[in-house]
Amino acid sequence: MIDVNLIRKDPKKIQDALKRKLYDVDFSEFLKWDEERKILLVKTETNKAEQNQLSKSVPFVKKQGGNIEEIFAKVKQLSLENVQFEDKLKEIEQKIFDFVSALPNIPDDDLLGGGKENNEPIKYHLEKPNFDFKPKDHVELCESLGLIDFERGAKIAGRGSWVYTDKGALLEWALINFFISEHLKDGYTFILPPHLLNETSGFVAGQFPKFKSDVFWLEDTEPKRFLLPTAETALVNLHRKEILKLEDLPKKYFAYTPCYRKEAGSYRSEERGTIRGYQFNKVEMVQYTTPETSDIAFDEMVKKAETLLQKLGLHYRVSKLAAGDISHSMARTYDIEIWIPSIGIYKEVSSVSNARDYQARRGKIRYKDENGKTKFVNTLNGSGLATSRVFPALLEQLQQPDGSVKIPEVLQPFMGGIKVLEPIIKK
RNA sequence: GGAGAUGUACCCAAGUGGUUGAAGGGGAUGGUCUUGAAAACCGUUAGGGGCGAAUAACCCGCCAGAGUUCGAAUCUCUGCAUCUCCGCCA
Repeated sequence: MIDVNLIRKDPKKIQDALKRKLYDVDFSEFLKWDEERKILLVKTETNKAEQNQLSKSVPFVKKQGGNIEEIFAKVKQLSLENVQFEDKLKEIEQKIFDFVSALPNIPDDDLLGGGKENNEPIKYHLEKPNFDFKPKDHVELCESLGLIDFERGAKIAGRGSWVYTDKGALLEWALINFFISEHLKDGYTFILPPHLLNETSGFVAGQFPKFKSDVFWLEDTEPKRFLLPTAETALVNLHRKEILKLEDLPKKYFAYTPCYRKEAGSYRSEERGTIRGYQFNKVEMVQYTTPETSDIAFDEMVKKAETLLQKLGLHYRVSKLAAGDISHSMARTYDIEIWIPSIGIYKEVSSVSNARDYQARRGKIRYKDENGKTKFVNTLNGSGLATSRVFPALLEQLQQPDGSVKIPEVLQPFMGGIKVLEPIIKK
């Protein structure tokens, strides 16, 4: 949620900033509502003050033998008057709330405007692997190595689902365990949250109201619940409606959960295999910080996501996203994108974002600063990492001429010492 | 799933319609005293709104929402949460 004071102060500036996010907005109506709200507020408050004063005088007047009936009548009249004001006020405040809560976050000043086409790769790690043989794609490798069963996945769950089998399950789990062990080393707190969340959690994270139809809803629960599309939704709600202590900041969390997502449209050929599905595994990092330190936290989280890929020995790049390509709730996002040789493109494995106080305002997540003033925290999140893209990239990038795949050293302890995955079907 | 009870501030807690403008205690924290500490004593200890340079006064605020009333922490209804018992179940 954007600070309404920023809009009041300089609506044009906010309008221009949101335009860079490809979001057209007209504040003229909002400003009228805002004006009207203020007038009504003053009216109801002075009215109430008078009511309160009169009501409080009743026992005193009674003792003095004064005319209390007169007071009763007067207060009654005031309160009837106030009902109108208050109804109108409520209506306007609801309009304002609906309007403001639908606005996206303000992008950072240094971001280029526009969409995807203005994303800017700012760093590359390692070279694209050069094969002196015909490399296989990950779907082929998953089959020949017996790691993932796509057919049976479709059979038991339908299109867009797959089954990790045997060493594939082991590799998937090893990735997750490796990520977990690294985050623990860095002092992050491990969380296993529920996967079914209530609507407020989605609102605070900023997924709702705009993306309500993009998540899976459960029909049989009352109140309604949805399957989390990312652990961020859970982690960023942990301290909802709390006032945190300054000395407890930054709070650093990570969680492992599957992520459940409705996928609009059909699968393109570049999204074969595990690249896009209804459910994928992800380890997610979230930090709660002061506004002054959130940039530091952001850099730290980008670096952490990178380090994971570096230790796996994989080629990737970091992209600074243009204002129009970062998600609704975020002010700044860097994507870590991994090279997938068979498709010849870089695919996002981590998206590190700073929401600044956008989510904190929605969730009333605050802290007391050194002067005892209550302020909104900043929230940040970043994948660390999503396995469903690391898995195929790892297979493709580390495949050998004989069809085997070398397991990165850091994963071996989590795989019972397996160093190489050998083909089980020789063609 | 069924029945019952409960919900007051960081914690415990008084309060069943009107000086409650929320008592009292604990904890935390600042001060006095002390060489230092303890003890004792004196302060401070929701949040939010609007108006401000800021203060005072003001409005909201006793789980949430609605209602009754001249007036609600207190009465009524609904929701949520917690606890106890019963049933079912990995």
